Amino acid sequence: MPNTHPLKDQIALLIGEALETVAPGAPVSLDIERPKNPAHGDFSSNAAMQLARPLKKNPRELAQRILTELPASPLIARTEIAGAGFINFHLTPAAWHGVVPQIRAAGGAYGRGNAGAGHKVLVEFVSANPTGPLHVGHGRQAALGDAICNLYAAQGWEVCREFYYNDAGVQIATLAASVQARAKGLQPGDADWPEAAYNGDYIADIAADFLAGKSVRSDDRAFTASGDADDLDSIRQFAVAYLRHEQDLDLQAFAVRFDHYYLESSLYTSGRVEATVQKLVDAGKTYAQDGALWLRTTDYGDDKDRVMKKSDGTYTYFVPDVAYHIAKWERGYERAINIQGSDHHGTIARVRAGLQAAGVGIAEGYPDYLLHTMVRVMRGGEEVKISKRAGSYVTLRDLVEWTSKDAVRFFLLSRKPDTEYIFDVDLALAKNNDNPVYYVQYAHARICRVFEEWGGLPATLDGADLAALTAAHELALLRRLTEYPETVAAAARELAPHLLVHYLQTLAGDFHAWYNAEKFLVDHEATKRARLALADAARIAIVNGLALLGVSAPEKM
RNA sequence: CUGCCCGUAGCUCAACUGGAUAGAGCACCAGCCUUCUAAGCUGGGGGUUACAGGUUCGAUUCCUGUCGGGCAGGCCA
Repeated sequence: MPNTHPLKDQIALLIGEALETVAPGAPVSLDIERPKNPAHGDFSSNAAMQLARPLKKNPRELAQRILTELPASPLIARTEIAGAGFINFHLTPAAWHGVVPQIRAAGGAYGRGNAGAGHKVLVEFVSANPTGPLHVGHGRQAALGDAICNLYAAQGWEVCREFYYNDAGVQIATLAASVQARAKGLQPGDADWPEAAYNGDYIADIAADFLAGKSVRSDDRAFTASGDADDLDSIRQFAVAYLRHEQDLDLQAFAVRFDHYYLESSLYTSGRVEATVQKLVDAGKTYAQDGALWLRTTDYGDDKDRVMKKSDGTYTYFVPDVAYHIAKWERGYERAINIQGSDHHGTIARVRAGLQAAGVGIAEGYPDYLLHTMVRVMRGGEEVKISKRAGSYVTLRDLVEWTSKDAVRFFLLSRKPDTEYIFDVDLALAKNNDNPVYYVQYAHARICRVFEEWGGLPATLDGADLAALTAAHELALLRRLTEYPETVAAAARELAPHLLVHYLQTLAGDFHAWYNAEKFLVDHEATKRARLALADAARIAIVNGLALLGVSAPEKM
């Protein structure tokens, strides 16, 4: 099943048939639109306007000819030509009623499609080095990454959630030195405290556990401390495992799981970094200058050429990055999506240039990047800047504990990734309609409550006569429900979960307005059953949509 | 100085990737508040889509320039 509008497609088919007579072979994109103005009907087509130029005919005249050739359909109540040559379609109530059984039959599959069947996508996100707790920016990435994975899976893609990190670089050396200093009884501010060090309280916790000889286990590694404060290698390994475990707890609180962890260091030990450099050299895209090896990234649109191999013999950070993405490609991921903070946008041109220069057949524009801006946290009207845990920033776990997983996810997904977001803790805790998560979840809980009050089995509503659904609120809700599948498809295609968030808010708004206007459990049996069937369809769309966002749908609130 | 992103109601944000009269929510104003779940409900005012050009039947959307904001510009990641 294509993941598209249940009724639009049928209208498009009718127009397509008419066009075979009116303008055979003419190139027309049959995108059917939903007019904003209800007076313009349920759907409209601009096919006549598109054809006006190539056929050199008056668009309104063409529209008339299309209408003459349009096959009869029980869906259509009437048609009209309007404006410059729009063809407007007014559908019968029965056409709209037909979507209710469709949605109820599809159930959890409503909004899913198979456009991505047989394709593999790798989504890399969070990818925090194990040097401290995850901050709210990581939270935005985790929410975005997980939602995008859900959206792709809903389109039939085989999805891999990957976390990439480095356990051997300069930052990790700093971490080990910081823990060692704490293990030797030093504190930030002491004369011997290392200049470049992590000062958060959590460093002291790691040192204490290290000295106690404890064991730690994370999703991807395990280690037992030697307890010897002079054993820097043991400290390093223990600290990495400890912080990876801490991050696992942060992610668990946020209900995010990864399928795979990938180590930057493995790119060196496997020889992939060397092999990548060799490919670039062989391709003639490098040159030596000032004792360093440079890559001609300017051949691929970068501002200036970049150093690959420093004069001290080590590689700059983007070389393993290129090697990593060649590995992604070779692992069969035809699509790779990287979710990163917008402060990393400089790496995009470099990595893509390296991949093209390597000449291994990777598509131009690989990988995709989704960049997001910073998140600030407001509480009690003031910006929160300090967390006890991290020392200098608010952590993801703080935010989840202050509010809830559902609120944090929903809020962080509610805006376009490239706009700065201010998280309002008080709003997230509010139990009223000002709080968007509450508003959407409450719509679901209300439906569940109505069914509980009714006491019947939803399955007995199958085949219900829906002719009683004539109120404006009911038709508006029906219309909204049909938009769900294409909203999901658009959110996936455009890496834009906020489209789904906005949709759910609007859908909940339509439902609440209806609920406030009409009583469902009325004495008239046919009306009651029709309303319950529609409410059940709304429930399905809300549950499915929230699930894609990683937000729960409580039955009681 | 250069590159990327952004600029829409007083505020926070949408706008089906080029469609018809640019939409919601806060806030503001006016009524209502006996209900399957209650922390409210219904309606209303509010706009030169930063600015100036261009492309065409048609532009918030695409192109050019200007102004303003964010982020980058290291043999750091």
